[in-house]
Amino acid sequence: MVMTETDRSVHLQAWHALLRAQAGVASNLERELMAAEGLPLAWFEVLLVLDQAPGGALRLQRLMDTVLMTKSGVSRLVDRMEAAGLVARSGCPSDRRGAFAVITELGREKLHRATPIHSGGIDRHLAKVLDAEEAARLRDALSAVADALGSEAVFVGCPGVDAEDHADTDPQGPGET
Amino acid sequence: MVMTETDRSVHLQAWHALLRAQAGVASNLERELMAAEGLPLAWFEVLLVLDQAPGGALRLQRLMDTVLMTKSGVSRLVDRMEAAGLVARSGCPSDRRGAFAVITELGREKLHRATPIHSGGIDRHLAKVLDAEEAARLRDALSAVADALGSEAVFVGCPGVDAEDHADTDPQGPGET
DNA sequence: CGTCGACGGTTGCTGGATCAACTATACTCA
DNA sequence: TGAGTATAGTTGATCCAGCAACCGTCGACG
Repeated sequence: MVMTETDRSVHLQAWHALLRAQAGVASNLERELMAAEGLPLAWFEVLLVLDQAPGGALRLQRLMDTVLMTKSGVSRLVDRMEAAGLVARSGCPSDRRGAFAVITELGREKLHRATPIHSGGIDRHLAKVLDAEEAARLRDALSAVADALGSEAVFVGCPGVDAEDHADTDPQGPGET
Repeated sequence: MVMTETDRSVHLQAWHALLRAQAGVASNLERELMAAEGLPLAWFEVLLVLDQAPGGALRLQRLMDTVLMTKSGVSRLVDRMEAAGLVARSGCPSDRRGAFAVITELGREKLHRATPIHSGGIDRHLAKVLDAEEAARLRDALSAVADALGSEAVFVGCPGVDAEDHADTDPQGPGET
């Protein structure tokens, strides 16, 4: 595949469009969620994946990937959410180094109240502009980019994150002693 | 246009892919630029647009849009880059409130050394995965999303940014007194 | 000409994310 | 079993961006 001058600028333009779209949508989403529920976008994402996870629990390690933060970032994020009562920490019996974040009932309520806001935002910012087919192409292109990244370079600052199956045992009940 | 359940999840998937791709590419680019030239990605972007601007100068106001930061963020960013000698501040004669950021010779050198790193990153992370046509479609879709945003909501926290032509006079030479 | 609202930038403060160093546990291999 | 290494998570220090309040300037209007 030959690489012309125009090609390069197209990719550069795509990159800058990517930055603009991400920043714009994220800040709008954040603002909407904050205004409606006092919920930062990152918190919403955490609640979302925890809610879908079996038992509403996920290892912090796993959260790292989905929230796209370093482990210290995730640790403190869970701190704050725990202080807010939306999640709880729970030790992992099979690996005593590990910790689960478990969504609480309050967390689920918050998530359910916030979901329509979030979906509405996605609708307004994406679905209004791209039909299903375009969105699918967008998703595929971006996933290809994101996936290609992992294979040849590190992700968000954490070397070699590609383990796929952690057969952790269930977290022990959120009961704190 | 009817909106099915699948449609929504496609858009949601697209959004998450967008987040992953942005975070991944940005952090790789940042790491590469840092390793090679000790240059943060944001600095590179600033140098890039300043270099292209007539006279190598741009109002901070303008910089706001291109680096996607608030005015205080830009102000301090320029502070740091000024301290590093890569840009200089210069008053605007036609509007004495305003300030130009002007790229210095050192800034241009830095930019020219860093450009191949950046281009290489774009090549490796985008061009390797998407051909020119796909990249163009990606750019168009993302631009559409980003542009639609501005029309109905605020951008990065700054209400009503849509002025298009600022016919500012040239900055007075970087001479400080 | 004087006042008033809007605008461009700067600055104190705060929140939040990263890095690096550390602890504790798990795994590997002799 | 014991040593050495890798992994999960926490913590202290630092950096950086946003918010809000502020200052100086501009422009409009009486």
